Amino acid sequence: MELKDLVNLQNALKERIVLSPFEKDYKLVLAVDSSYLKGEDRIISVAIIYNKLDKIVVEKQFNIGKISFPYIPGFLSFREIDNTISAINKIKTNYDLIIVDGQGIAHPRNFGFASHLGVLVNKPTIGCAKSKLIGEFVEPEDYKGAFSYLYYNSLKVGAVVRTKKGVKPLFISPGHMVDIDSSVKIIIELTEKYRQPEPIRVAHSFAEEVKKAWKR
DNA sequence: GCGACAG
DNA sequence: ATCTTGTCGC
Repeated sequence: MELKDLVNLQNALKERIVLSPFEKDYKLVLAVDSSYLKGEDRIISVAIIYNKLDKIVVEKQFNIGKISFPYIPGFLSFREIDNTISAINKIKTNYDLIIVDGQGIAHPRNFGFASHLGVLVNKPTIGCAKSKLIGEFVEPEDYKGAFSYLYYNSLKVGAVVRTKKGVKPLFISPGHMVDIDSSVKIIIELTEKYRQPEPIRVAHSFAEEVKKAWKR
């Protein structure tokens, strides 16, 4: 499989993306994240369920698989999506939406990891990235909740959101079945006292925990 | 050719 | 993403 074939696949699958406001009053949020071990060809993916009302984690699952694709900007989903779905399939709790560590439509072909995952599992997904992949924006003001929109090819593809004063902003973009403003609102609602929204923060630390346990 | 480049 | 100790700040 060459990159041009993967580009065709992304262009074909993106036709299935639906971008609409997320109005539902949600409660259970699923978040995914992956970690790797230096010398090994393994990938550890985790899926956790966060109860937004009680602000607690109600389920954690993980899956360890083999890396089948290198990291290439614009093709991250092909590296992490299979193992990530394996982790999600172990989740027994039902949930309303998924938050992904990566971009949604803020992607060269408007089909980042969050969009790819959303289309495959047919669930609302929001991309929550720590840095930019593509696009232009003006730096948001320095207070929690401040944000500016991200543009690419004269198209609004996401938002740059300051989730905490004094820290670098997050790059938020809709993956599937949500829109930009709904995504920003949800990410801010789920952010407590750290830069990352709680679901992603918990998923990341759990992925680190599983990795350390695997080492021994 | 040069710079940019999710995790 | 990974490795890695101390250290500065709230």
